[in-house]
Amino acid sequence: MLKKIEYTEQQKKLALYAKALGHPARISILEKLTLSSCCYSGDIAEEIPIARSTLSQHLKELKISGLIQGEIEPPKIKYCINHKNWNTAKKLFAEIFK
Amino acid sequence: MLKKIEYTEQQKKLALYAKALGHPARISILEKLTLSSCCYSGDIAEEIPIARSTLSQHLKELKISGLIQGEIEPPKIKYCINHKNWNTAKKLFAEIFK
DNA sequence: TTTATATTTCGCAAAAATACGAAATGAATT
DNA sequence: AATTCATTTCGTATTTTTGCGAAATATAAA
Repeated sequence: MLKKIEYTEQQKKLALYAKALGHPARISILEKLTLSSCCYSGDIAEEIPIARSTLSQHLKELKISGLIQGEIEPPKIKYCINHKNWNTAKKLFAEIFK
Repeated sequence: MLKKIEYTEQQKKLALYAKALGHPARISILEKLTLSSCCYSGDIAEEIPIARSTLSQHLKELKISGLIQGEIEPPKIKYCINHKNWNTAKKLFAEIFK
């Protein structure tokens, strides 16, 4: 059997970022964060038609993907774009659409 | 209960395209199609570490998303980028990463 | 110390995605 | 008419995603 070529790290990384963008709630969150630099979970909850616990899950996924980061600011949590990874993602998308 | 704002069509569309890009096999397929304009399923199969039936499913998903299109050229099927939708996707990604 | 606030985790259910091999399809060749 | 070829569809299994409400957590305020 012929050995198939594995996916490259770049392909895997781009797929990961794309997956993170693959839900309208998460697009909505990211748009809000890019426009207002930082937000609290509650501010986002008011604009998105899902339960707070579900929103929390989406935020967690975005955090795991690396696209956002959260800072505790009791009793709230401030979420921001992780600019380092955001730029990496930006470059990867720009490349495939070049 | 406060009526929550629904997702916009743009958000839904971007999420859809992102979801289509959300798997390394599909990234791999799209890269190949953008570089060589058109390909047969068999050509792609040789480069990707998945079964042909699984590849077929990924091609179907990409077709449903609108990013690619297939033309029958017996006994093969020629797949190409759907440039109209590809450009729409490009713009939507460029916008969110702006 | 009790209460209020903001958010997350838990437990669960339903739906969707991923993957495979076997069988089916449809056209061209022998 | 039977065979070959490229590809898809089917049947099935496993895993992941999405969603909710209830309960838990952690801090600040009364």
